[in-house]
Amino acid sequence: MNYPFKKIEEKWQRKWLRKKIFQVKPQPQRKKYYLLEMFPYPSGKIHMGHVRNYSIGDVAARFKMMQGYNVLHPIGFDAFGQPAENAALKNKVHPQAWTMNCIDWMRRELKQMGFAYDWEREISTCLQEYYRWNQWIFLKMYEKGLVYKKEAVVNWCPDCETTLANEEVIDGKCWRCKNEVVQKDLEQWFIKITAYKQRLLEDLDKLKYWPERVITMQKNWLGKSEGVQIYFKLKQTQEIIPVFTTRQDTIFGATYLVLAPEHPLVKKIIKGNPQEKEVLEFIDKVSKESKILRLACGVKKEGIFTGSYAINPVNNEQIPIWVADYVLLEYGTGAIMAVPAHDQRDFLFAQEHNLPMRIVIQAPGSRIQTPNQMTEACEGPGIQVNSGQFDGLTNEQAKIKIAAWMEEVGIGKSQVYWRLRDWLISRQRYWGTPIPIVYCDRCGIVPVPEDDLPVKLPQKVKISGCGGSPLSYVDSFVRTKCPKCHSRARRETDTMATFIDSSWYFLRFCSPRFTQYPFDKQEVAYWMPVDQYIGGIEHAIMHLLYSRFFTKFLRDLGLLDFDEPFIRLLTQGMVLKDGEVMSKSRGNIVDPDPIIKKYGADTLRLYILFAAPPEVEMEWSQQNIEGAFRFLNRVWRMLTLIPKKSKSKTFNPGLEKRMHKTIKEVTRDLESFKLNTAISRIMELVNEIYQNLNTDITAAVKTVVILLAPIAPHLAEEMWLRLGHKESIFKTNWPKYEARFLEEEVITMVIQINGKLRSKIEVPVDINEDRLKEIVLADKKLKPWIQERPIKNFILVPKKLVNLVI
RNA sequence: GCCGAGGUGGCGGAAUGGCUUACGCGGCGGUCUCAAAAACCGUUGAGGGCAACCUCGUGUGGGUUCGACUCCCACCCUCGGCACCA
Repeated sequence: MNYPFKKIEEKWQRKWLRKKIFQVKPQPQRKKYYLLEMFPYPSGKIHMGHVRNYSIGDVAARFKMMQGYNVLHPIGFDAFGQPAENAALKNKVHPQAWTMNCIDWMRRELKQMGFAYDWEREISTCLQEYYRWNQWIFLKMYEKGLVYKKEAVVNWCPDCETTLANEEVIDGKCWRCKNEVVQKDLEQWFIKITAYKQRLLEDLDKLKYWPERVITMQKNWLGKSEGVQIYFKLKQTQEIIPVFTTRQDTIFGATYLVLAPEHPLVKKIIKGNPQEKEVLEFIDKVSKESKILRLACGVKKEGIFTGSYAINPVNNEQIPIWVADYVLLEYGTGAIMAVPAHDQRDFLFAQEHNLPMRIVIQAPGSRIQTPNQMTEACEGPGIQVNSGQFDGLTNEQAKIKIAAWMEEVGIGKSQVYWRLRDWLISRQRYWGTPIPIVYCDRCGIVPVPEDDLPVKLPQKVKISGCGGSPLSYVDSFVRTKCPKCHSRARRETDTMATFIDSSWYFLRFCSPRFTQYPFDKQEVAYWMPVDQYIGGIEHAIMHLLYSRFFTKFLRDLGLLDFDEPFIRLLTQGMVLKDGEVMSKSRGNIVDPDPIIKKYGADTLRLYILFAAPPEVEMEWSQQNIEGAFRFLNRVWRMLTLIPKKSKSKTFNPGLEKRMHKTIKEVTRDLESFKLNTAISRIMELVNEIYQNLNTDITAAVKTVVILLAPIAPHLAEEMWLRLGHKESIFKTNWPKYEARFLEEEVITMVIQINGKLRSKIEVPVDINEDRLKEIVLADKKLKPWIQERPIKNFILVPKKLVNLVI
């Protein structure tokens, strides 16, 4: 007989909700704990990734509650976004109706899993009570000069018919639909996230409890690179060509200059040269090449001589200027100095085109004297040669000295380049937050006044799926009055990228119904920052970077008094099926719903937490879920194994010891999110109970139930009731182990000879070394190993082992 | 190329420098039963031996150590991020 999980789960889900046991308010005298999982996009049904993410979070939330913390554990829906529009097109429903319907579904499924959320705090970003604050924050940024509109070459997804942020382009493809992204000249809204780049980088050091790889990914994304901008001069006109390098120590080896094909100077310097026509053809050819192809590794670098020369400012040498496709306009100054002897790309290019090389750094121990002995560029450290007054220095010393000297004589200056670009936030979509801007013929760009917020998203709109912002066809929306001069004006018809919505939702959860500001400062002061954040690694760059930026901005506004929103971050691994990520397109989805029906939510939770450590990817296994179910039944059955008159059974000190040991280990494991081993330790205690059914097991069973409560809450709550408790198990204090129970009187010591296990002995824990030695030497099992050989060394690891060296 | 994570039984995975493989899955055997399922109990790294027991075994090769999955060096492979980044 299986335990009646269905009845139990429904009953407790109802009761918890009715008794509001997970609803919280700030209580200044109590320690708070804000536990947050990344809120879901409401796509319809929950998937195993959600189940895993929220199960991990739920264990932590319930565990912290039982430890006495005032735990904020909210949930909501990241409800704006393109899938709603696609669904609208396909199913002829309004995006709003589709989204709200999905939310209803998901809410029901989340409740079925028994997650301990404060449902009173539920938010949806597509509701105007939420998105008006997106607009409010946008206007604040506008006020501070952090929002601007400009015409720029932007990423455009022809399939989604909208612009994309740099962060949304992955390998030249749209992050959502995986189609190739093209470049387009468009006037678009940007947020100046680059104004915060230094702080975004520096404060990474404060994130001591974030996974190393997330920190690294953010560092890479920010891409700070320190070097020198060197002023080369055009020979004919003395015009300055700035060049950025991080290897100023190789400047004396610069034997030619390369401009990006799009560089504005190119057309100027070829004018009238015999090479003019050829160069123009080359530029034309490159411009037609796909960017992805051009940037691909291993493709042969192509280039052409311009016919003009530049002057190297350190030695007044005349060097040829080339144009080549391996130099990018977007990075640095769009021009490089080429040092073929010390840069591999330059080396290959120089070989191909017979350009001169000069060695200026001698690698230690290398006998290479002339460039034609080289098979590859020497990019490592060494001693400066052929470098004027810098000869003899190590190249690291030379880097510093050359930079200083250049600044002094005015031929260059120290410079820092970043990879991070401003954040393009306008989207040509309907289902998003309208950008609160008005265009007036007289006043130009006018921000909507705060009092006029929200700029509501109109209901009646035609989603055609072809071209431009759907809002631009909604006359009643577009036509408006200028807030300044009250003459006729037009509204901005682009909407905001949905990453804006999720950049501050963790603040909204603190006071979800507040109407004066995005959040109540006092409530935020109590709950924030988030103590533990849990979500997928796919958000390592975009969402987490934007959230960090928003937090810093709101701090500068004086609304917050901290500058990092998430203290601890756990990135959970993906759920795989047959070694592949579960996904709709692969058709290998396992739907949680039938699993819940067949085994119950507690079994699914237990299984998914036990299968692998939270941060590692896990493989779905039907067999193992049966195992989890079996275990819960085994736990349940213990109720019937506790005899009516347990006092008649003998007290079992061994079991009591084991119980305390388990409390200690499970507590430690839950604290560090080693959920799989926490479960295994509870299993061990259960096994121990089954081995001791002829003794009094009551206390041990009670312990199992409490320790299991965060993991299988329904089962634990029901057993707790049946064990005679009136209060919810989640109002119980987490048990404390007593150290005196963990002290052993007799221990097993391992005896090794030359590091190999040869025997084991049982000895009193407080045995002295001389006595121990006697016992060891008398051990019969050791005789054949020792024979008559003298013992050179007697190594004792107290309470563990003895190693004899012979 | 740079950065990060990892490589342990048939499988998922445990192991503050000290008994490799906890816990679970799967396999094998038993108890109960007319029988089966369920449950409960036992067993399960490989090779050798009648047996006590022995040898080998944590990606590869070295090193440090009385002793290395763990620390150091070199390399191989897998996964993830960044990248003609100047």
